Amino acid sequence: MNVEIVDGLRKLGLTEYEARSYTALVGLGEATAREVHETSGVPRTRVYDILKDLTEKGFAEFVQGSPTYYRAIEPERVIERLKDELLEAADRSADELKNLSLDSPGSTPVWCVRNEWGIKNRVKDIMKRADGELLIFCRSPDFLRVHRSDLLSEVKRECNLAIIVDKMAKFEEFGFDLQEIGGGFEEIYKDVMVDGVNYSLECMMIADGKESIVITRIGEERMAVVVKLPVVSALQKGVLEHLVKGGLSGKNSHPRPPTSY
Amino acid sequence: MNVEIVDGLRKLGLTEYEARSYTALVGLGEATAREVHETSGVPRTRVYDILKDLTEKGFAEFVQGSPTYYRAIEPERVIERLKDELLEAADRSADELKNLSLDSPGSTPVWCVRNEWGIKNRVKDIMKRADGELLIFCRSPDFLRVHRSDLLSEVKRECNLAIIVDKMAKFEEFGFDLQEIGGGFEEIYKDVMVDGVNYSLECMMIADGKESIVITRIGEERMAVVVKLPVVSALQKGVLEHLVKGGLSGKNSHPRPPTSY
DNA sequence: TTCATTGTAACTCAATTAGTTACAACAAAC
DNA sequence: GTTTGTTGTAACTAATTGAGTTACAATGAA
Repeated sequence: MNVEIVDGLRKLGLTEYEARSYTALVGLGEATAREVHETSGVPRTRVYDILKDLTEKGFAEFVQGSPTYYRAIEPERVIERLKDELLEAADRSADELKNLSLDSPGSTPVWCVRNEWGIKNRVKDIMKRADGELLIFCRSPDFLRVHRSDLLSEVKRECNLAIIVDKMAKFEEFGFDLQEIGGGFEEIYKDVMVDGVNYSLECMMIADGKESIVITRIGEERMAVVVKLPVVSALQKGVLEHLVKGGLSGKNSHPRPPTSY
Repeated sequence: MNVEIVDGLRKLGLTEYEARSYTALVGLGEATAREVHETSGVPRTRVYDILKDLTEKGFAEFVQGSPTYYRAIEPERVIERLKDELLEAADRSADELKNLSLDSPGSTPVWCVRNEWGIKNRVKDIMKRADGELLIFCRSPDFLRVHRSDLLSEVKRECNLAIIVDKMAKFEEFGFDLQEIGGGFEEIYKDVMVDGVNYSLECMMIADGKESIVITRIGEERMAVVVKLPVVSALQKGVLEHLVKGGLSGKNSHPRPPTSY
């Protein structure tokens, strides 16, 4: 029994038995309950219910008899219909939610995002919004790899893009114009272990000195902290620029690490 | 709490608590767990789990604190993503099912369809497939009303269309060229009660004398019987034509009623 | 009459989600 | 310092749904 199909159909709202019976029917052409049971693995005594409800839902047709025969409605049609129904529900919900939502910007200037998709979106966002200058400090080649195309497509032409990395060697493969951070500052951005969990700064982006995103790896998870507070972002920017230029004239007047939140 | 939205989101795969919390978040802008609880009706002690899993699924972001604040990711984005995921699943399943399905015509020439959508499809089908002649005997103005546009769009230009009705009076509103059936034949097509269930012939269509569909109302349900057996359909056609022309020259040599199956 | 097959009905079991209870940590109010 | 209320966690119960089973009547062929 094809797991892919069954999973797909379940996402579209069928139960496992329904999905398996329907798939079996499609493969069999015309079939009795018994045959559906044999090829789908659905318990024979349940196939009857399931086939009945497939016909009631418009997924199959039948001829009464002994045994009764069943046949699947063409999958293209069935799936087209399911798609339409779902899309309609989606659009209606989207509309109503849009009405509901107040587009007031909200007062809290810092937010955490824990989901991969959400992080990707935020990264794109900040790239898109950068007007004059986008500063990137990156320690993860993977990160650059993933967002390489975004960097090329989302960042405005006139926007000045500076990418700073911790070790040039790790980033050889990239065609971007990179700068290496000054030495002796690993203290500030290096990995830390707290309670057996590893905190690792992956990337930090600052747009126009007023909006920034910091992406850290916490254990196995990734998290992004988005800050839209000019003061903080400008500070982060200042620090970063210092570091690149080669230091804060010695001393141990270390600034707060940019990852603090 | 907006039921529409919640239902829509559930169709897209959220649980009720998730849907309600997310909707509340969208409406609130920035909110604490407590506020979400108050506007969504989700038990306060559960809101914490739910909000956590909303952030993990990429539906919300948060700022740690006491209290922690949450905020919804823009609904357009979220729903767009859900839509994409569903469409992908749908397309993949459709593809694989298409591969699976054997396009052998199958040997059974008669099938029953019990679902409204399925019936509509079959009706369209037969209209589309009629080449030279489409005979329709209709007792239900509703039926004609529903399929009026299909009749105009699906039936081929060169196809000869004949619509026969039981009582002309019921069908006055239609612009079609109708014929009334000869009198004295109600016996053949009239409603029947069996075991307290009403069987009522709604419509019968015969395409090119070799394919036919009979739509009956059984109690509250509707059912279509599709026959692709030339003998039967030709017979049905013969009967129908007789009836229209004004009778079988008396006698009680009644043919089998066309609804027999 | 026997036997296997078809079909119905009613079950049990497991998983998920809805809804509840208890309580620790903390902070503000008295 | 004690009280009170809020925040947050954990673990529970209850309801629902869908998966899987059992028993058995009806049919039909051997």
